[in-house]
Amino acid sequence: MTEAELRPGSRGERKERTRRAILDAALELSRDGTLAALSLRQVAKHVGIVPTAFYRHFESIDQLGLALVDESFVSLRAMLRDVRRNGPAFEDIIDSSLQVLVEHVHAQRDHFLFIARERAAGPLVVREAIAHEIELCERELAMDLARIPGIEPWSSEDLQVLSNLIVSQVVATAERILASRPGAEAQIVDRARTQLRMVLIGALNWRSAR
Amino acid sequence: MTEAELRPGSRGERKERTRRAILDAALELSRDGTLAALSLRQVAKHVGIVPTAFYRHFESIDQLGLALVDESFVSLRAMLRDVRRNGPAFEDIIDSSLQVLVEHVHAQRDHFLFIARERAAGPLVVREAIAHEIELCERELAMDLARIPGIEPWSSEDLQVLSNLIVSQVVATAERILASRPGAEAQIVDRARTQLRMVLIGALNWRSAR
DNA sequence: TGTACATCAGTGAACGCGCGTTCACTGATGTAC
DNA sequence: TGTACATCAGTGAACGCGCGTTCACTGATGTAC
Repeated sequence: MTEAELRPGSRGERKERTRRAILDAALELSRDGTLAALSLRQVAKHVGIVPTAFYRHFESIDQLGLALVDESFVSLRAMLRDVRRNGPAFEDIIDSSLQVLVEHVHAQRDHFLFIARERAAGPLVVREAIAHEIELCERELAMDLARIPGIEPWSSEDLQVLSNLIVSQVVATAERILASRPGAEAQIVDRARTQLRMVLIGALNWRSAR
Repeated sequence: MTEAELRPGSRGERKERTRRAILDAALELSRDGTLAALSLRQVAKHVGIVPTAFYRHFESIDQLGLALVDESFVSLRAMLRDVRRNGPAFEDIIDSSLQVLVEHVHAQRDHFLFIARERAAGPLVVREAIAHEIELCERELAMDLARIPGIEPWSSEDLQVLSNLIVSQVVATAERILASRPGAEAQIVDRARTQLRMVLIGALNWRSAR
């Protein structure tokens, strides 16, 4: 059988399938290591194409990295939509948000691992792209926070500051879940719940305190 | 001149000097990249020794990484001592601690960069060593927190949870300072100040809220 | 103090290997007529 | 519908290079007597 018989579809469809396979291979192979230490040849070998065929899809590993950032943040935005769907029911917003976080961290484990790793150690362009995306998330969260009773009158700078605090806390929690041993997740989530409560209580009491 | 005439001292002293040069070279060369992508040959070349001489000092790049973790946390502990020296004067403990943080981040920039990077993307043994050291810092901070008025009666688990929250916040702040453009540091520190106040206010009001 | 020997940080040649990138190519798919 | 040509995803050989690691070595320093 020829390659075309094994992989039916139009030329465009088959190209897209190879592109996907390259992205998946890069996510998997960089799992324990980093994109910066991943070779084009390793990726090609894992996909089952010749090294030079890589160039039909990406200019370099860095460009592949940018595509993975885009893709990972599609996952992340899907998560944020799920969080938002639960509405601004203040009582259990922390619990439901944490539950959504845990689900997405497991469902999109490779994407979260990728972001956590490359955020700190990826190629410069990749680090910048991730920083930019996280900034966008912070701004979105700031707008959501503005609707919480007791926070409405805050300045946009103050909203940013709180959003920044919550985002870094959620990032830290996601990283802990990713690094946790099987039994330890429940404790991490319990702690995160308490921590987010402390943060929200602090935010609500902060104005009157100064 | 022979090598010995250029580098006086006993054999032991000269060996130690080369070891230091290797550690410094590794810190510098991994600055933009990661230890996992750093080659023994690059390090040797930068130090001015032949690649094989590396083995007289370290078994592998991973072992060199562990030595750098030890060394970096000596810096970090020095910082924590400086913070503690200011005593438990609650009023300005946040301001003075942040000032110490900023000073140390600048003075030991390479060490902080190293930890921030390798914490997420280093070789497994290095990541584990860093996670362990950070855990020790959290426990120390928990003990310090126990002396803050209003927090004394907390259980050790609750102290851990707060300590964990503060440490992740300080780590995030340090990372932001390291990644900041020249003019942006003041805003980062201002925000961190507000954020730490929110956290402390939240902690102090948390008991009564549940 | 002088001599003979041991130690050992650093040397340099050599190895096989995987790397990114170039180039001319193949042959199935797509398209214009 | 059939034919002739264009497109282009994937091929395979070749390149020079840096990699980690081996090995036997050198010669200054350290030590025992």
